[in-house]
Amino acid sequence: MRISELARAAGVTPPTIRYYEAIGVLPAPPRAANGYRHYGPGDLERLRFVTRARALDFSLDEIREVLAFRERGEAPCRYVLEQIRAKIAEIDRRMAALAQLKQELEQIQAETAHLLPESPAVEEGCVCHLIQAAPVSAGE
Amino acid sequence: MRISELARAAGVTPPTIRYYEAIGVLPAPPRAANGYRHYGPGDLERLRFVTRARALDFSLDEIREVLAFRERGEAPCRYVLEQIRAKIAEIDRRMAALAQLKQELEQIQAETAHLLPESPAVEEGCVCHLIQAAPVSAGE
DNA sequence: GCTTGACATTCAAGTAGCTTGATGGTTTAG
DNA sequence: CTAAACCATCAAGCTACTTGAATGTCAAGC
Repeated sequence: MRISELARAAGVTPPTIRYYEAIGVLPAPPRAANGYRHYGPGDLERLRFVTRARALDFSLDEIREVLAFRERGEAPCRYVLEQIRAKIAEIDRRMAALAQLKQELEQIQAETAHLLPESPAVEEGCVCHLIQAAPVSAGE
Repeated sequence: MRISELARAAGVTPPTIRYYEAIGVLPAPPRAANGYRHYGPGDLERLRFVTRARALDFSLDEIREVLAFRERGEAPCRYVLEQIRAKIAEIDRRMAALAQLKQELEQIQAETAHLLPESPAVEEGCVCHLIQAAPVSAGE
């Protein structure tokens, strides 16, 4: 099949596939006489593996490493499990950071909700007190 | 004060300050005879405003816009409140996505936890079943 | 007077994961 | 025969910076 067919089957765009090839996540496929890339079912499987791993928030570097295990005939499972463990920990950290951020934003909303509705006097000289009042804590 | 002093006071690095100046988030300060940038207390205030807004997850584009309000003598509060509303909605979306992702990762962990400990037979031909088994659903 | 170290300057490129655009060749349907 | 839809390559753009190279400036110690 040609690149757009493969792309449709995997739910990505042709440039994404060429990009994956350029950075070594996908192998360079054989070309037809006109230079068009020609893919087989194995390529679709491999690409689907990549999109699944991306959906699980693996980086392309990590995916390339997992695929390298496969090339060498080794099993990456132990490595992948370790990555998953680390990823869950990071998700917890990110969710906590987002929760704190949300709380800060909601606090600003609450503090100013009764001040703002149609009271232009409040806006004079505001530069802007909404953010002025915010803490500097959160920094990813 | 000089750039590294300003940087320390605001908790950023000198290159970050030059970057902010280059993209128009901070104004170009006057220079000493030797070409060094020279900053006053107002610059520190403005920079602190920027770091606070960044901590609230405003993009530099949004911050530039808010500061433009200030330059024009208008109050950005209403605009900022609208942004905050949108930002909270997006945080909810991102947290939901992260929660789903976490659930999928934990499911993989649970499904394989009893298989993996010291059983090399499982690893033969695994290419890798952990990710093979994962759904393709989540895509930010 | 000279060196050393800590500062300052500029410009360019790298980071992640693509997307978008320019430019041009190929194939296919009508 | 032409127009649409595909393919190719290369380059640049996106966010928010960081890092590196090459060079200039200044205060202190010998």
